Order: sequence, then structure tokens, then C-alpha cells
Amino acid sequence: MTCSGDRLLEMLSALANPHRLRIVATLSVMGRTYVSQLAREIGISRPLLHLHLRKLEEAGLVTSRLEVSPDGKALNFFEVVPFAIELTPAAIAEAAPSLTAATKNSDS
Amino acid sequence: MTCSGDRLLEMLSALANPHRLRIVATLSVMGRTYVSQLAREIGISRPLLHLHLRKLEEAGLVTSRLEVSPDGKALNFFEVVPFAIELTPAAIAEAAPSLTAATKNSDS
DNA sequence: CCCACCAGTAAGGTTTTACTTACAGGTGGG
DNA sequence: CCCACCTGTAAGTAAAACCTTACTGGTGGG
Repeated sequence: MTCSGDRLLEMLSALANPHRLRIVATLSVMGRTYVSQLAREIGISRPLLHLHLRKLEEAGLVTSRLEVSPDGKALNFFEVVPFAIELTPAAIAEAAPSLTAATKNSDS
Repeated sequence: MTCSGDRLLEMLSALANPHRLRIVATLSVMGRTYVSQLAREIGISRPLLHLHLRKLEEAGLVTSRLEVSPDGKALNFFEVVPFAIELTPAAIAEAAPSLTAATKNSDS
């Protein structure tokens, strides 16, 4: 998986957190789950989970889909995206030039 | 590369920063370099670079070695460690259980 | 002696991130 | 009507990350 430096950075930032790592792991093992269920499973509050899920979704690592259960409740199901990021010095060297904002030294 | 969840988290945290990504990239391309040279190349101040290098070294992604140049100056050379981290949902699921502090829900 | 290069560190401030509590609204059922 | 479940978000705070400026100390050479 090759992507722009900014996107790589966004994915890394999304994964660089124990809760979010555990969220991805849980979704990977359990498959599709809705928010409240996931919060119970991981053992954190719903608002906090919601915050982390938002970050993961923005990074494109999980997806959500609102569904209505047989008994009429609206459940927001999340599932993990089957990403595969190769993290090596060479891969980083390839992605780094496309990082924004840098204002890198071009003279010397 | 399989490692404990805490260590994975440490490496991800170390890489989840544009400066540090650029540092790894530059070291990967240039090979061994000393601190001041690297700071000039990347275009950030030495104290700031020093901070980022420390974090990368703590995560085991770069190594340093103090050497004396022919003209007597003490130069601290850094080089990148040839790491290879596989970042997939399955790999994260494997690493996550060994994250500390969690106090995860075991009942239900 | 002063300047240029190298190294590291400490203090202080700004900015992000993380988290909690509290609220608002939807459904179905006793 | 109230309770249990689901959803989301806003406000305020605590903690961590980030960055700058300033200082200390080493070398060699004009």
C-alpha cells in the first residue's frame, strides 16, 4: 500500500493510540459491531469511543453504516477496512517528499 | 516483524509526526549523518531535531554513535535501523492483547 | 582572545490531544 | 408515562506533545 505522505501520517496518527489500536483489533476479531456493543467490549465510555472511531474513520481505517435492527433500533455498525501498510525506511523515504507544510531547505 | 503491543505503539507514536517521518526518510536516503548536518538538511533547529531523534532512538528506529572526525570534532552520527513493520488488522489484533493498563472487560 | 563548528540541556510557552460529564433525541415495551 | 436501549454532540478540563529561546561546554584555527 503506497500513499501520499500526508495520508500515511494520518493513518499512523490514527493508530498511534492504545484505545484505537484495541478498537481495530476488536473489530478485526469480532467483525461488524455497533457502537454501544463495542464500547462495552473494550470497556470505555461511548463518547470517548465515538471520538476515537471518528478519527479512525477519517483516516479510512474503519467504515460505518447505519442500520435498523429487527426491533426498530437504529444501530451504527462499524467494521475494519482490510488495509495493509508497509512500514519500512524505504517506504517512508518514498512517502516523505509529499508531506505538506515542510518548507524544506533546497539550497545548502 | 512481530512485537508486543506496547512496543508497536511506541514505534507508531514515534513515526506519527511529520518531522520524524522526514528524519527517517532523510537518513534512509543519505545514510549516516551527524546531528547538525541533518538539521540543516531538514531545515529545523538542532534542539528540536535532538528531541525528535531521542524519541526515534527510544523506539529503536534509529541508532547513534559518537565519533571523532579527522579534525578533532566530536560528531554524533545517526543511522536508520532497517525495520519492517507489517501494519494490518490481523497484525494489530495479534499485538493488541499485550497492551498494558487496559483493564478490559472479561465477562459478558 | 574570539570566532566557527560540534555537542547537549533546561525553562517557558503554545498548541493538540485526550477524556469526563452532561445534555438532547430516537425507538419499543411494561 | 417511564424505562431501557440506541444514537449523537457540546462544554470544560486535564494531560501530553511540540517548539523556541537561551544557556553550557567541547574542539580547532585566525
